[in-house]
Amino acid sequence: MAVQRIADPASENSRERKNGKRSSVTLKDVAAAAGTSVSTVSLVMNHKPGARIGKDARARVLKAIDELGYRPNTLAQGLARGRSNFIGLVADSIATTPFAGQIIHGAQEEAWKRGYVLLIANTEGDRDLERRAIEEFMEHNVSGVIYSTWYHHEITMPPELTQVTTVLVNCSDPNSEVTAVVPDEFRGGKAAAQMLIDAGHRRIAFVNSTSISPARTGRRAGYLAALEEAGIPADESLMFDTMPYQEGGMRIAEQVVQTGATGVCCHNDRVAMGLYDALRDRGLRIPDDLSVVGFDNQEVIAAHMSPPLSTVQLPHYELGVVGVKMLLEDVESPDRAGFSRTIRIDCPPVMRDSIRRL
Amino acid sequence: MAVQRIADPASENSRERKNGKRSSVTLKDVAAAAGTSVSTVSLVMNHKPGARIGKDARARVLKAIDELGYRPNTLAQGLARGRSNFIGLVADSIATTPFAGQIIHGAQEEAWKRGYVLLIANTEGDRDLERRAIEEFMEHNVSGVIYSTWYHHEITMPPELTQVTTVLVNCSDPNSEVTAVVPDEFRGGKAAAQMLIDAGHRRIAFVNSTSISPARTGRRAGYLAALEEAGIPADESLMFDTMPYQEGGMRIAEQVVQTGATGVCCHNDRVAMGLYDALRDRGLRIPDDLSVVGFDNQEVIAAHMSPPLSTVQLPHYELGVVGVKMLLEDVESPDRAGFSRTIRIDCPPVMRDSIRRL
DNA sequence: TTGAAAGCGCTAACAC
DNA sequence: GTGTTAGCGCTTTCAA
Repeated sequence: MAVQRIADPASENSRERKNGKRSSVTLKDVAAAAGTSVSTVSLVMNHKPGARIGKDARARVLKAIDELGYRPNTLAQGLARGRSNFIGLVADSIATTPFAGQIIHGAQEEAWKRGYVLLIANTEGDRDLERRAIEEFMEHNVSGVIYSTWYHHEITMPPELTQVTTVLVNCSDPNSEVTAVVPDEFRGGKAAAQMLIDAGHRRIAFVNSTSISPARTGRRAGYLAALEEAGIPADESLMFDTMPYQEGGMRIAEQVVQTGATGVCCHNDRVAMGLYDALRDRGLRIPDDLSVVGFDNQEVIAAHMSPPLSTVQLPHYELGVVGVKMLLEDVESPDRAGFSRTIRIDCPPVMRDSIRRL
Repeated sequence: MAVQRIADPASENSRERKNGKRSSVTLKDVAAAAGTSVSTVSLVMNHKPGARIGKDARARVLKAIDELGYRPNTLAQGLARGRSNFIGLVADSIATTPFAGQIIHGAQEEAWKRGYVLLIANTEGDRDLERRAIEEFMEHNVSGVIYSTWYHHEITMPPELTQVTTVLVNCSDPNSEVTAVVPDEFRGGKAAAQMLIDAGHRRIAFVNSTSISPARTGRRAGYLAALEEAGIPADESLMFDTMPYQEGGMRIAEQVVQTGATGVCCHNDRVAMGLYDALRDRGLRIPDDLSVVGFDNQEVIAAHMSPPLSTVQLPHYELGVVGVKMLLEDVESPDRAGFSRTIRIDCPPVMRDSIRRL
């Protein structure tokens, strides 16, 4: 009889709809099934430390949760608790370089580990998009936001960020008090030169970038410091500037060779690549004729050059990790708020085969 | 007098606390300020089509919203509406390659454009992490999830995904009915060979990968198809397999040269890089002695090789865009649900200087 | 055209 | 120990 198709509304689980997926079981359902109140269920769900729950009640609740396949609704939790477990990450470029990906990766893992989830926004540096992203984040009640850039430089923070706990990653704002996490360019530059010095080199060229940046200044200072510590006098004629790409490396090669240097530190791996090519074209061998050190440890490239390139690693992953660590520190202990600081993350040397022992 | 410090609780905006940030203005506040009810405010906020609001009331509301700097609380909206504007993206590797970043980028932009925000999770292929990520997503009431891999291959979908609308990106599951978005390897391979053919080459080698994958099979088939269309007989002696890295390219170089081919299609840009190096070492010139075509259009590399490499682009960005497009299509028109399909995204050729016109 | 009120699923007093 | 209940901020009937 057709009438049978008219199901009893009470017996039909009214939650089974919603896009045909995700039939949501609620706290109330669990409570009913376990024969307890919702608060009891809530209590056992949240492992409240002080909360004493009867061994028996807890067991029933757990059983019900399991049987019903209950999953808490974080939106409701957030609403009730007045806070969410979101962290927003705005990146100025997640695709044009492999770097940003590492930052995101690190941030995501650390956030996850701490029970937070990462919301991401890509702005391509567009100020307006940035503003909208931040607003969107705030609408989502993020606990804080990470503002990151793909290359280390100074920025001026979007004004919207003052309304929310923020940490800067791979950039810093000289006019602001936020905490920033950046690579330690100085120690990185020093490590680069040190690899060559340790291998016995004394005449070490330095091919820097033409564009002004903390990387340019910091690495150069590090290089000079390493020389000084080794008692090697600095020699301006060994220091060059070039475009920080393969082309730059190719163009500067001749001059570097002319100096008679036995080793060279490059501003980055790409410059080193250009140098490799130029040297090859001249029939020169690496590391026999010239030892080369890069910077960045750019994945996919450095390890697979011929010979594999010794370089210094830019700690993007770490940057992301430490970024959320600092952020959560600020978020979870509000007393720290406003306490500014700049964290410098070490850039470890990566020894491969482009350095010849003298 | 000290007593003055005891502020009148009523006059002190009780929302000003919350971590010292983000003083949230609520709908109710706006309603009060505008002298209307919350429902009226809600109505104007949502530009409800049918809802007729007095010109006057609307103006007052808008004014209040503006003055108070009101922003809706999406958690509350989500709760009330029974759905969120989240899309979850699980990636098996966001950092180890530049590729995943592009997918995320595309997905993020498209999601954003449609009013959704992207939640991301990185799993490094760990099945357990994957499960937890998906559960976390579901707890956050995501509207759907994108499951993506960094290289195109066949997978078996995590079972948890059956509970939520899903689309696969850069992978496909032969045993499942979900919609998948993948690169069109066949047309890509064809485009690669076509570049050489168009430049007048007839003896074209093909250096494929040793590892089985849709890329390997598809590109080869495309290469053969292009030859056939051009009336060039396939020649097994021109086809090689090698490791899909720089090393592979270096090792195979000699054999390729021996064939007397005037052009060669490489499985990917990295193989092409290896070939470049090996050729340089032999004193051979590209493209004069050999024309080379890569695959992937790997950023940072291809355009800056010397000479810049002609290649075929892997459409990761597009993959991400189309992925969320398809997802939202499924989500927003539930009638489509269960309708399986595989979308192949074109891989456009990118002409640069590694091909010599004959 | 507008307002009142009943939830959405959960948390956190507070009472028993 | 466990249950009751009042919200969290918003949407959405349903009346007025």
